[in-house]
Amino acid sequence: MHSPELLKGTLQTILLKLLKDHGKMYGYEITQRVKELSDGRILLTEGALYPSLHKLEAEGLLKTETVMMGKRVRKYYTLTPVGKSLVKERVSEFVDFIRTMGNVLQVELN
Amino acid sequence: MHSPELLKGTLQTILLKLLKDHGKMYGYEITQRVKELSDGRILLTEGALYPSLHKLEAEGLLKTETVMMGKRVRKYYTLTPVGKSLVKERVSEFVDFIRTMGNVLQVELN
DNA sequence: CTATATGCATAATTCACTTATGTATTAATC
DNA sequence: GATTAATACATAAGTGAATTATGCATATAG
Repeated sequence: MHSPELLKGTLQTILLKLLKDHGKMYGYEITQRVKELSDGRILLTEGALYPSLHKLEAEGLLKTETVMMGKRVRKYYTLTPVGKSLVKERVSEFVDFIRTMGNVLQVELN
Repeated sequence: MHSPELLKGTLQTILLKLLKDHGKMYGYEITQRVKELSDGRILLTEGALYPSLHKLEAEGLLKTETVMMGKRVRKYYTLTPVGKSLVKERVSEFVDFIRTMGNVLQVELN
């Protein structure tokens, strides 16, 4: 498990990129996918995930669609056009940051 | 300038690694060195730097030596043996995190 | 029948940071 | 020679994204 400190500020980027790659996802699915992709190293908590999704929605980057699965509610999130246009920017911002950190820490990152 | 959100949690690692590579530094010198290494992209604020240095000192990772330069105070920080032994760990923790993020975001980082 | 997994949500708290402020010396500029 | 910028330290107030804790509800496995 990664030191949660490092994760700060990366959650939105993760959510946006995941939705870009996958198209349409619901909250619980996101936690599972991130767990898979990170090999169990990043475990999103609901307390972080849901408020973050709500915020992205309020900012107009995501839109939702609620579906009843039997008696259980499932809320799908999709990128809006605005959201879609921001994903690349956010990801490359992250990559740039990582390169900078590589220089400061004098380490190779591959 | 990088989104400061991403920087969260990386400050201690930066400080420790810098002191490992350079041996002995004072606060202002650290801000300048980080600015240089990051090509102006990471600008440490005093409000973040000094409390962080104090904390590392309180935890026994750094020790200090105050020197008078003429009439001006200069406080040098050096790694303690405990600090020295933690640097590698912290750096590789960061590198691991970056690799994980690369997988989650599906991007190449070099 | 009881624990685990699925599924959403929010309130209280924490803590690393930003912003703002304070003090003081030295060098540069006008 | 006066003002600005750079050097050098420090701390207090405020912010905001996270953690932790809690709540509700259905479905599945042992």
